[in-house]
This record gives sequence, structure tokens and C-alpha cells, in this order.
Amino acid sequence: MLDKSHKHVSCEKCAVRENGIFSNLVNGEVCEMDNHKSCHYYKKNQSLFVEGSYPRGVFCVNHGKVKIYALGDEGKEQIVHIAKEGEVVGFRSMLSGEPYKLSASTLEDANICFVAKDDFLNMLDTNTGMRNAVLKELSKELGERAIFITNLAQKSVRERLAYSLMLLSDIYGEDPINLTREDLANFVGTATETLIRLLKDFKEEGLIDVQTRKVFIANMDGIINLAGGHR
Amino acid sequence: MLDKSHKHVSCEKCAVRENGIFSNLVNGEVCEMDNHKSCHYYKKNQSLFVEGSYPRGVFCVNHGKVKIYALGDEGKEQIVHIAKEGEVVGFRSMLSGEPYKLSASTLEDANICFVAKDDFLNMLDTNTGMRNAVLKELSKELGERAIFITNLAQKSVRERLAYSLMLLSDIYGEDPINLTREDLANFVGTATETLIRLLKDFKEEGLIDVQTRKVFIANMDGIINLAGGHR
DNA sequence: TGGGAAAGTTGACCAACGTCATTTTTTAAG
DNA sequence: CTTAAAAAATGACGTTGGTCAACTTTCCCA
Repeated sequence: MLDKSHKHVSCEKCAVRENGIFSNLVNGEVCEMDNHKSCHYYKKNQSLFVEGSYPRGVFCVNHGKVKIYALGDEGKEQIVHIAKEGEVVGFRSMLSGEPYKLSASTLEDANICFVAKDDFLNMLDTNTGMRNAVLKELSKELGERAIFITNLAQKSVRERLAYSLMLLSDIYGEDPINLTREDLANFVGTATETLIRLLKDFKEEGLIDVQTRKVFIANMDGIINLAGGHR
Repeated sequence: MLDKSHKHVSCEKCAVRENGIFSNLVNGEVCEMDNHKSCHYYKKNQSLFVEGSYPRGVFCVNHGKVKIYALGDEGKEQIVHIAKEGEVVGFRSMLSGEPYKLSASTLEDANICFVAKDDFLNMLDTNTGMRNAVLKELSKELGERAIFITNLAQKSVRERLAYSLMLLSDIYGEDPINLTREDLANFVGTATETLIRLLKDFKEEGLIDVQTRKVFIANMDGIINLAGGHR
């Protein structure tokens, strides 16, 4: 699973580090981590970890996107998060002491660094800033997930698609949203066919542009409005 | 909101403390907290905090149940958690530094203790055990919420009701589940009428017993099976 | 560069579930 | 105990969105 080690990416020079919980390390700690971590190249659709197994460490995304998903009873994926550059993935299960409740795999070719469990926990123990960042991050996500639950329970698929596009445009930044229809459907929580029909509607209404699988937001205000009126 | 102070409940002697994150305090810390906290009596349906306001401290449930919910766009509640005796409520937003994303109110008459923000954060800083308990608790909940999202997206209302009853029977323990049909519907994520019809079905199938608003699990295996086959 | 597989698209159908309206039961207050 | 209001229950009905099947386009690799 952890295939060929890849050319080492320096944490000091890692521009995306500020996006995640490793932004709070002081200089010595960055070096420390740099010495202990390993860097790996992943191809599209490779698995980082799977539901049920036990965490051995955490993954820090240097380049590429990673989907975090649960498997429903019929094997259908529910994507609960898409991690972008700089995000650290897989530390929740490590902290809860349980096996992974979710699986993670790459959505595109990616560079991902790995920090072993002990090293990570060590840092957490000794570094107040990072600890607080983790607490903050977990709490924030918990709030976001509550909102997602509410949307799922109360909004139409159309509204949820708008909301999802909003979230995804934050994740993809300047780039177009680039997911298979199936992944997008599994993020919204609907059937692929329904998603496709709605994308068509959105396109006709001028909310988005579509180039094969790439989705561009054409009218963000319209999207936000449909999603429920606020970011 | 914080009405009449109530007879002081001793943390040392609090039998339910072990249910929550305050289980990890050492003796001196328990005393310390005991001196700083205040105890309050809440009537049924009183609000602890509301979405949008800023946290001033945390609530520790000594007796009674508390619902934690989000308000959807049309004012419909989505209950994301029901806190039982011993649980500490409202620390997530405090840690994330955001205003409350959720609201909380009592489902029955309750005794609830209040610990001010500074005192709580102090304890968190100085007490490793508690810190780890919080990290663990947050991570665990995050996992649970991911599963809830998956259920909501992929399961039928019938299956979700079974799953919800499973969760609720853990929360209510020996006691019957005692919620209004509306609250139960808002927990499952469905319309009140649909919930009522399904309860009737469950009763006819011998899965539950109903005494006015009280729901007793009559066939837990059947419920677990319907919910997806595992706890 | 071609061919096979994967992804995307479309149409037809219908069941699950939400909504609205009305009636019955339960609760709580005087 | 009485009574009004809240909660629970039931029925009728319509729509959203899921499923299945067939077809087309795009992707990728040999």
C-alpha cells in the first residue's frame, strides 16, 4: 500500500502546510517532523486507508485531492469530506482509539507524506499550538457535519447540489471541480442519474458551465442563493 | 436564561460524572471545579443556548436529557444528538472559537451545572487526561456523525427509525424512550406523520411497545437487524 | 491509433415519503 | 372535574427522486 518512496518534500518549504494542523509547528518541530516522515507518490484512485483497519499514522496531503468516505450497506460510497493540499487526514480514528470508521483514497495523482503514529502523538503532547489546532479543527468539522446532516434531512437534492458545489468550489479554489459524476453524486447523497439531470438543469439555468467532467461555477450568487442563502 | 441557582450538586459525589469528559479529573481538580461551577434547575423545554450566540462556558448534565439540534431553513429542527446524564454539552463551539452552530434545550426537567469558559479552558490546558478525553470524544462523535450522514443518504426512513431507536435505547438505558413524536421525527430526519405510521408498523410487527408517548424496545435483535445488522 | 471498458446520458416507470386537511387523544391549567 | 390547547393519529393525494435498461461518449492503454 505504501509503495515506492518518493523524492522527499521539505516541510519547511511546503507552501500548503498553512492549510492544515501542521501550520502551528515551530521551527525545531518542523525539522523533527521532516526527519521522521516519508513521502509517497500515489496514483489516482489509490487507497490510503480503509474502514475497519487500524491507524498507523497520519497522512498529509502535499499535492492532489483525497476523498474520505463511508461505505453504506449496499457498498455505495458516501463521501463525507474531500481533503485538499495541506490537510492532514486520518488522525481522528487515531485519537479515538478505534479502527477507521471511514476510508480514504486519492481522486487524482497525489504526493502525500506520512507521519507515524508515535511521532504524531508526541508532537501533539508537546506542542500546544498544534494541540489547539487539532481541537479547533475537530470542533469545526463537527459543526460542519451537523449542518450537512440537516441539509440531508431537510433539503431537496437540488438544494443540496447547490450547497455541495459551494463547498467544492472552496476546496478546488481556482480550478474547476473535477470529479466523476458518481463521486459527485456520492458527495451530494443522491443517485448518479439524478445528479446528471440536475447538472443539466443547472447548466441550462446558467449556474454552471460544464466541460466533459469539469464543472465551473458560472453564477456563484445564484448557487449560494439556491443552497440556502449563506456561505 | 440562567435562572435561579439550585442546590449545589457535589462533583465528587456525582455518580454520572463517569459518563463524560469530566471523568478524568484528579481529586484536586474536582474540588477546584466544584468551587467554580454553579448548579441550575431547568424546566422541560428550556433553552441552554441558541445557534448564533457565543459560548460563555459549558453545561454538564446532572439529571435529565438535553437535545442538541440545528434549525433548518424552514425552522424545522434537526436533532443531531441527545445528551444524557454526565455528558458535557457546548464545548465544541467554545473550542472552535465560532458562535454556536447548534442549539440545546432540555427534553425534561433537569439539573445542569455550568462551568465558565475560562475555568474550563484552564482545566483543559493543565489536565492531560481531560484533554485526551476531549480529543477522543470529538473524534468519536465525528465518526458517529459520518455514519449518520451515510444512513441519511442511503437508508429508507424505516431503516433509519430502527437505527435511531437503537441509539436512543443506549441513551435512555433502562427507561423507555420518551420523546414527542415530533422530536423523534426530527431525530430520524423525517415528517412527523411518516414517523407515526412507521411506529405503528413497528408495533404491529412486535418490534416495539408503545404506551402513549413512551416507546419500549420489545425485540432488540429485530431492530438491530433492520438498522443494518450491527450496533 | 484502435478497441474495449468505464463513465456519462437519457427515458420510462413507480414507490417511498412528504404535505395538507381532519379527527381523536392526551396533557396541563384553572 | 372541565376545558382549551397541544400532541397524536389517520386518510387522501401528489411529487420527488430512485431504479432499471438501453444507448452514447470519453478515456486509456496496448
